[in-house]
Amino acid sequence: MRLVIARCSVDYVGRLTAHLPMAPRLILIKADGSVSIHADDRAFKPLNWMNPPCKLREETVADGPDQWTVTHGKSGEKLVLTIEEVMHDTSHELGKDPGLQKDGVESHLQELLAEHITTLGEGYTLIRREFPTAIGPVDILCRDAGNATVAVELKRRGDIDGVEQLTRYLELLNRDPQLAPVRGVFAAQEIKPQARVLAEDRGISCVVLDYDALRGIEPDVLRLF
Amino acid sequence: MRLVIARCSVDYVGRLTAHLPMAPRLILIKADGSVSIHADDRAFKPLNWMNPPCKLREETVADGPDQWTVTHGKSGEKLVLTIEEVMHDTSHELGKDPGLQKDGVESHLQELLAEHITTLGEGYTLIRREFPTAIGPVDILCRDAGNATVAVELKRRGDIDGVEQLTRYLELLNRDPQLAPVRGVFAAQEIKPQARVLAEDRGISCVVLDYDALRGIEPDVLRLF
DNA sequence: GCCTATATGTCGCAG
DNA sequence: CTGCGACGTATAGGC
Repeated sequence: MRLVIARCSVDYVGRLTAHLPMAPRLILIKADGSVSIHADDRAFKPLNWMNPPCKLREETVADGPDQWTVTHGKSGEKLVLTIEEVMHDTSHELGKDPGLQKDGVESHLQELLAEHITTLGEGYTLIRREFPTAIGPVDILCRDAGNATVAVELKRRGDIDGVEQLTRYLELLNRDPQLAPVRGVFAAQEIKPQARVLAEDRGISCVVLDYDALRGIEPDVLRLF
Repeated sequence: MRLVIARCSVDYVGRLTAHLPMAPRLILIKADGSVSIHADDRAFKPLNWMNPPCKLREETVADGPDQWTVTHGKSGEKLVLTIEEVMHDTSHELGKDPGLQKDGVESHLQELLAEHITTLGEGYTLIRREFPTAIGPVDILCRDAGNATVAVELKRRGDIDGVEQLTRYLELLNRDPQLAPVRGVFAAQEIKPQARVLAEDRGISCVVLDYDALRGIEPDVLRLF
């Protein structure tokens, strides 16, 4: 990893055209050849960048500022840095990173809801999780107290996309005479107003899930018995 | 901006739980207090990060590795770095960045098209940009030569999502007797074949926009008059 | 301040 | 290789 602090201007031509005026910035050159340019704010997003695989060519211009050109192999995207003054330039050997270990939430939420399906209403029974269809698996398929089929789409954040997804499933499932009529439930820890409007307009009910409460059920049950 | 190369392990607790085993990495501490941790690959995404506004507290433990804790004000998210060995630690004054100048983004396209609405056909007149509905704003609402309402969905890259979006708007707008019947136009610099098929199947016309030509109209007009 | 759409989103996975 | 969904999405622009 090479860290360069330099006064530079940057021109990107690719999916769009962008320009950074001359200013001091951090230029990050990684072992895989990727380059990113950071300002002194915002943790996540670089001002400019080039994803691997790409190649950096440094050109020393006799009578002017150096020019660094980063070219992306496949897409032809290009990043041109004009380096006016280098304030810092160090390289460091880091080695391969062991990688991030995540503790998922989404799948856990599905487990919990499947386990406590009556959260959706009294008398609900689980058919199965990840019920397979031609256009992808339905998160949860179950039956309500009246034995009608219910398809559940589960999200951490309930957005319009999720309603669309559930709508597609419902359309497909309702063609199956074994299952029809199938009702839809849109369940999420948080449901956006727009998504709620769309869902209800389509006769899909919305359920806001309390993750901590759901998780809390289990210990309670264990404690009681 | 402070650049630290260090052997560290990281624990994030917040929207999920994540752990990074001990390894050498770059720790980037920016002027706004934000922190990001980078491995030696992938330009764009840090392994771990904390967005501003957040606060970094450095603790020296008497008989063990230092511990840095980054806390996010609002959400209570937390990032804990255990620093085993610091290989590099420098700070640099960068100042406020003049910022990125972009060209060719949707908002600009929208401006241009609204300004030259007859690009869609002779006799077209603009009703308004960002026409509000319950499920979100329609990019452009206008009337054609025959005074029929036309809803335009604008994208840089025309994908299936955009067609779905426009379809939702059309369904809603067509319920309004003041506006109905409303026709749909899907306009983009580039339209994916699948999106075109879907759009045309739904009676939505597709228009490929030439950004340079659109942009070129104005100077040309100015030149002519 | 909250809310929503956009993004050079990126990333990973299945078909 | 492409399409699709998830992401600790982040971030900018409105209200």
